[in-house]
Amino acid sequence: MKRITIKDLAKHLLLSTSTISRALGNDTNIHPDTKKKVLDAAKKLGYRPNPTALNLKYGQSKNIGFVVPEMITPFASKVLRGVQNILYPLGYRIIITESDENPLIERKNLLLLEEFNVDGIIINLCHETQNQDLYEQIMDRGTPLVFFDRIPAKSLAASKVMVNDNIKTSLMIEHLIDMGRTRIAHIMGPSTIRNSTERAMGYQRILTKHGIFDPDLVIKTEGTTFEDGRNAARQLLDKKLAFDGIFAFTDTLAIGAMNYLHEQHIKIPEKVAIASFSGTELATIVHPQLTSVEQPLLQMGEIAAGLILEKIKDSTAPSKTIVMDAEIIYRASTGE
Amino acid sequence: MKRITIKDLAKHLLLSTSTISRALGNDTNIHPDTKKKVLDAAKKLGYRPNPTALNLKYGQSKNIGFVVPEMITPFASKVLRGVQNILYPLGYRIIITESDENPLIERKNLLLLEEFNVDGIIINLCHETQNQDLYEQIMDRGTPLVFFDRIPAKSLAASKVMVNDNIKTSLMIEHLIDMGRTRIAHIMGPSTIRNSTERAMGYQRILTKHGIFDPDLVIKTEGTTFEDGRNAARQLLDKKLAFDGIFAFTDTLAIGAMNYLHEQHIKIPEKVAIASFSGTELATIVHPQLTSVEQPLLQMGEIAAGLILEKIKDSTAPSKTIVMDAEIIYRASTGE
DNA sequence: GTGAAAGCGCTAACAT
DNA sequence: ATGTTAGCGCTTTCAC
Repeated sequence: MKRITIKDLAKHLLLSTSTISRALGNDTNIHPDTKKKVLDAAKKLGYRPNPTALNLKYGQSKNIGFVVPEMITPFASKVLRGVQNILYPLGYRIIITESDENPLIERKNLLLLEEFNVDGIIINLCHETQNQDLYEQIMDRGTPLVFFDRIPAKSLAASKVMVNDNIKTSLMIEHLIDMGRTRIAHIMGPSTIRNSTERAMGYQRILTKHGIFDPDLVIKTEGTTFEDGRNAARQLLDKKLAFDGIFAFTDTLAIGAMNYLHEQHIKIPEKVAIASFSGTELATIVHPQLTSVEQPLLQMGEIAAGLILEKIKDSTAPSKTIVMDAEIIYRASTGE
Repeated sequence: MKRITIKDLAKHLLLSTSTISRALGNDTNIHPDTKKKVLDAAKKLGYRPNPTALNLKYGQSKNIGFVVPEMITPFASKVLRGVQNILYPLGYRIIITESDENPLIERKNLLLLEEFNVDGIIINLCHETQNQDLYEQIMDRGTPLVFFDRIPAKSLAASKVMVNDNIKTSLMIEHLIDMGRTRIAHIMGPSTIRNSTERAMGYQRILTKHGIFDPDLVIKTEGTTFEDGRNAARQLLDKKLAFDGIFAFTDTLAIGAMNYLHEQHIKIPEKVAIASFSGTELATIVHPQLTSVEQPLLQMGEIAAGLILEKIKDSTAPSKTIVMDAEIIYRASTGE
């Protein structure tokens, strides 16, 4: 089952390998008849080019690393699709690693990807500050990085794609207030994630503006799992404070909280309205469906891919920060 | 930012490339001092081996293809993790493609992977019969295939990993009967998926055994989305037949159905108990949590990876079919 | 219009 | 213990 190479074709047609190469490519210095003959033989013998040879020749691996905190929720999967849409047709492979929200694993993954000789890395980081040094090192060593969604605190010479967390949150909180909610709690994510603090700021700003901000209604979680959301809801109830709305950092946290409220027979949205940040089907597979800020994840992936390509093509290309728009989708969890 | 090669080290240390190569590897024909010198220089200059060169040399791409119907639910992600656990440490890359439950896209993906020159393909197919010819062709051309979960109807010379759908379903149905349910409906998946018919057979067998099988309670879906599950529940209710239990082909269908029942204010599990097949967190993020057959997805991935390695190492290795055990986890959706 | 040969980074005979 | 060289598949000068 030996692979047919350009050499085999050359031998078969009594031509040189360079002629074969020219025939297979778009070289003009080739007789049409020869070209046809080569193409026919190639098809007949089942020739397929060996990408590895080219990679070696051109010093590129055609591998792109994709580093995310997790792939259990569809968040990263959707971004990945966008990335694939752009990169697969160009012959790139994508190597995926999950950090499990653990900066140490993220570190290991990043190093692994360097080992794999990737041409670039697209990353959604898991902890704001922990691996800054490594990000810089990797870029110094010549591998471009592109951040999406969660971007690093320190402004690095890397391109970034995200949404405006602060503003989108503000709009969402305004919506909750419009729906008549006055005691809106916040399930805030870990402050080691920039988005978490951004969203918390948007939340606080609007409530303060309306004179109804109550710091006691903010519960900070340790992580971003369903369990964390559930725990946050429990803590909230344990405080015995009245509240009629919850804005959660992510849909995962929102759903965890929602389930705890269900168990306590607290009606959603009648007693408590819930809203969050999302962009995945998670918001629509629960009951009631979740009102949320829908991030354009697919496009985010496509843009991230574009940005990494720019850097690969020209390592001196200027870094860009792209802020995408996100739509607020009103669903049953915040009432009619 | 030129990469340091073995040649650079050779020049730097006034040694030959072969000595460098030996020092870097486990060759015994090398003086300890030389070895140390080389290793030190390698570290200092930041040498990193170029995997592409080896791939070319050994005629392997070190790429494994991973083909799944979708990555929106965590099903494939969990299997993928298992695959990665085994394959990443060995220096393999994994290229993921999603077929969107569309055999035509699956076809395109498979061809793309061949283009990428993968050493093997791990696949969860999306339609039983549609691409049989291509599976065979690919194997004929020398690329081993390993199937997991959904395996092809026609027995191909490929290894396979799965659970015993029929038997596990039987046990689940027995459980529903134990819980006092006598009118158990089945949301059956498309009959183009082997598992779907297997599970349906298990379902029918037990109900028939107990003399309570009613074909009117079987709703066949077109696909396997949440929406399909919702539609199935609607159809079931529209029939105006009494039923007190539902066994769904997958957790996705079960959740879709569950949400529709919620909307109709039908209490779960009081009025209707629900159970399904799963292995993902999906079963635990809904309320009430879903009783389900939990497939050992991570291990399934690890085994699939092992099987593909066997075939890569020795293309004449015998094909294996591994049937894994699965546990039934009792949760709130079928009552206490 | 076609052929010969070098070279991408590395390893493995084959010398010495 | 170390050096020399061929070769993996392909493109690309450089000849002719």
